[in-house]
Amino acid sequence: MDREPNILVVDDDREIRTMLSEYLEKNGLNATAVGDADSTRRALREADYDLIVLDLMLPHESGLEICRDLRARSDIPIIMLTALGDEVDRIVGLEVGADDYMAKPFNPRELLGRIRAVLRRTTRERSAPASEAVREYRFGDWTLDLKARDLKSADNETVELTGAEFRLMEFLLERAPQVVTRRDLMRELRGREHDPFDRSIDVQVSRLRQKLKRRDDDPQLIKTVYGEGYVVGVPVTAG
Amino acid sequence: MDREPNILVVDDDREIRTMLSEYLEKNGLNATAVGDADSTRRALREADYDLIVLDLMLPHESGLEICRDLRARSDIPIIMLTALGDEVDRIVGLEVGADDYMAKPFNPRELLGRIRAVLRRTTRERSAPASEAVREYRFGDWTLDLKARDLKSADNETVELTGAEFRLMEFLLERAPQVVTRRDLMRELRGREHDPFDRSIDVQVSRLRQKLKRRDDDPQLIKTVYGEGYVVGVPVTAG
DNA sequence: GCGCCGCCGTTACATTCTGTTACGAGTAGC
DNA sequence: GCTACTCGTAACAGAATGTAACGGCGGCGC
Repeated sequence: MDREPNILVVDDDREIRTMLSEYLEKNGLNATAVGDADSTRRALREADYDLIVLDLMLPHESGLEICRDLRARSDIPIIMLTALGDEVDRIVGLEVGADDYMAKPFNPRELLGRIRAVLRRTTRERSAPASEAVREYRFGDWTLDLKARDLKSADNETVELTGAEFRLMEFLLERAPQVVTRRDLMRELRGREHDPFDRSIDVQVSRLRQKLKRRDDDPQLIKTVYGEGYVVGVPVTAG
Repeated sequence: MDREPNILVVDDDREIRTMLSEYLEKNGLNATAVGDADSTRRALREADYDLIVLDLMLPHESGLEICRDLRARSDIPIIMLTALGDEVDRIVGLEVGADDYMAKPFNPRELLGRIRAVLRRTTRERSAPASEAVREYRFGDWTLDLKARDLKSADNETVELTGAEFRLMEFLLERAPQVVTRRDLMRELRGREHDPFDRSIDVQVSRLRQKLKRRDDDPQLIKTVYGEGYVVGVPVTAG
């Protein structure tokens, strides 16, 4: 891609789409913003876009519809914006063919990072086809399979994860090697503020650790940082 | 960032902004406080700031406006102060481009932590392209593994460190071969000023020394400089 | 509708971490 | 030696964390 990538932002909240497109423009992307399904179709007819940022919740027609529609006739990359911690939406979003998703509320800088990541990935794939992108994280003896939403060990065993465990694991890997606070985990996974008496995160980590432990003498892959949060203690590679 | 970071505090409540800027100053940051949108713009024209702490509720013009405005032409990190548990504000704040937010009433120490976290994140992104990041420090028979947050000895034994021990060890190695004062340690590790009766640093050093001691006749790797502070007494290599 | 089952938040208790205190030893200046 | 500091570290206590156990809830088969 030699020119600046064209991004189409679809969100019914005016405030958000203005902010977003301005932010993207400022960071070297061409952004166009629209607010409903009809304008989206029109925009797509009138110009070529390299990527679409699509809110799942639109006034008349669901973003899901648009996404399915698009997928049926093009392979333009899509990043889906999903409501606060809405598990179902996320899964459906990915199944319908989104390349990535972000939970609202999101940090624009992070969205920018993901846009760039998706663009890198897709442009590489086009020039060197055939390699179907299997998104995953490798760490220690494990691979987190983002499509199957489970863990595979080096000796090819599979450990099933529940929804909450998967999201926790994914978030920790995404942020590695940074320490993730309970506050951040709470916001991302539960969409509410952390309360010091709320122990649900700790319990979830404990459960995940048990699934990650293959032998008794395994070092903890998820380390505790007293007073701060948790961190993955081994190198992580995204693939 | 070699100098002390400049922070702009925007809040219409005189009490709060005075308290806050004094608190930040006391903790090694340069703080300027203003109370409305106009003064904010003026301040931004007159000096360069590394971060803005911005109250969402301002008398004439909403903090949201300022935030949007700012985002449109710079990527100065912003931490938004939102009213008590106002769910909507909190979400909108992040969507408009704040890097983080705090609910009022807040604990100044926590805000300080957030400020440091955001500064670390943003300055690292700008300066070091992550790949250059230090992965470990080697000194004497030891290697401090920054990902695993533990110590590995030459004969491949691992010594687990607690969070506080790890941060102390890391900071001493980072500064080696310079002597690190208690004042610096206090600011970096505890985010507050040193008080001569506070012995917590000494105790922490003592605990770390015990973990570093493999045989009884080991020389002390962390040396005490009477009346000044501590220093790592062997060559350190970053890798 | 009914009962079973798995997920997950809550609770309770055990364990670990860390700042504080106390006391003794070390150091410098006289 | 005396005094006023500074420093080392054991012991204590409060806070944070680990985790087993319980139970509500929703999905599913009947």
